[in-house]
Amino acid sequence: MSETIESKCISKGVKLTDQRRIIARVMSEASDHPDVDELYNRVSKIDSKISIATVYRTVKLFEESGILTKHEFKGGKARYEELNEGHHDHLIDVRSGEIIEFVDEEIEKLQKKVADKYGYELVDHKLELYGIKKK
Amino acid sequence: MSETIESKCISKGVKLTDQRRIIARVMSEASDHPDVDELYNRVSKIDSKISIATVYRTVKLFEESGILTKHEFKGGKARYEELNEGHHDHLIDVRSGEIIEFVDEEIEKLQKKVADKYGYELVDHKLELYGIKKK
DNA sequence: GTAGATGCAAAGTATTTGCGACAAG
DNA sequence: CTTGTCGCAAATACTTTGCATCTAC
Repeated sequence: MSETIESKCISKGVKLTDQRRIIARVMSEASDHPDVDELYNRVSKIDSKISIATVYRTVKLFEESGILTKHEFKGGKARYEELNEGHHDHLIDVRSGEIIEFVDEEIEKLQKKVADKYGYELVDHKLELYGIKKK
Repeated sequence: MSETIESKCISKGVKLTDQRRIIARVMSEASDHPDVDELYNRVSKIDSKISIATVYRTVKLFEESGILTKHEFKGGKARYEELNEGHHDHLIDVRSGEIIEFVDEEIEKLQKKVADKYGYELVDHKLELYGIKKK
């Protein structure tokens, strides 16, 4: 088990409030990639007085602090996921919406090579595959 | 020179109106990746009576007809680009916003391989690299 | 004690839509 | 002709923000 979101907040100097603790916990427990609405729903079940504005503010803060990462998959709302050491990309089932996480070192290496070829240093990247399940 | 947007409309059964012809022309001439606002500005210079609703409706129609393709780069508005045979991905300069198009067959192949590994047939994909220029 | 966080409602963006008038095939 | 398109303004969806109050440190 790696660092908890709470300990990350402390090490990054992010003030911990009850609301943030709850949001952190819900995100830690999420195995999917909830959007703000869905996160707000889950959080509301624990503390119904948390406002959606706080959820928006918190995911943004957590993102800037490198605690969460934001995805903007095709045509949908922004979705969030806890950021851990191991980077991965996403394969999205266009029929069911299911999201599979994968890692491919080879692709990562090639991306760096491409950036390098144009004289750039890679600071970020986004790779999303959209597919349909084969029978 | 490949097929014009106009001829694509005809072959795809998309009704051609003055407005659509103008939008098609502006997109054909664009070497960048304009968002709807910018496209609306350019189009307005040719016919100031075209409404932004028509621009929205048209880019959506063209996208569904496979004439334009939509990009949702990090944190920005949707941007559009003419869709031609040769697929390419994008390298975005995070400082200047400049967009470089590139093709990497190797990466394309690996993407198919990844999808295949999980039992999926690739129908679409998105690869964006974000970098800063090296000195 | 004080800077920063929260809840609320109002304000922003980006995009879509209902409707009557109009134009393409 | 008839179906689909256009312009307009209103509506929607998502996200941000001003402000007064409250809370973590």
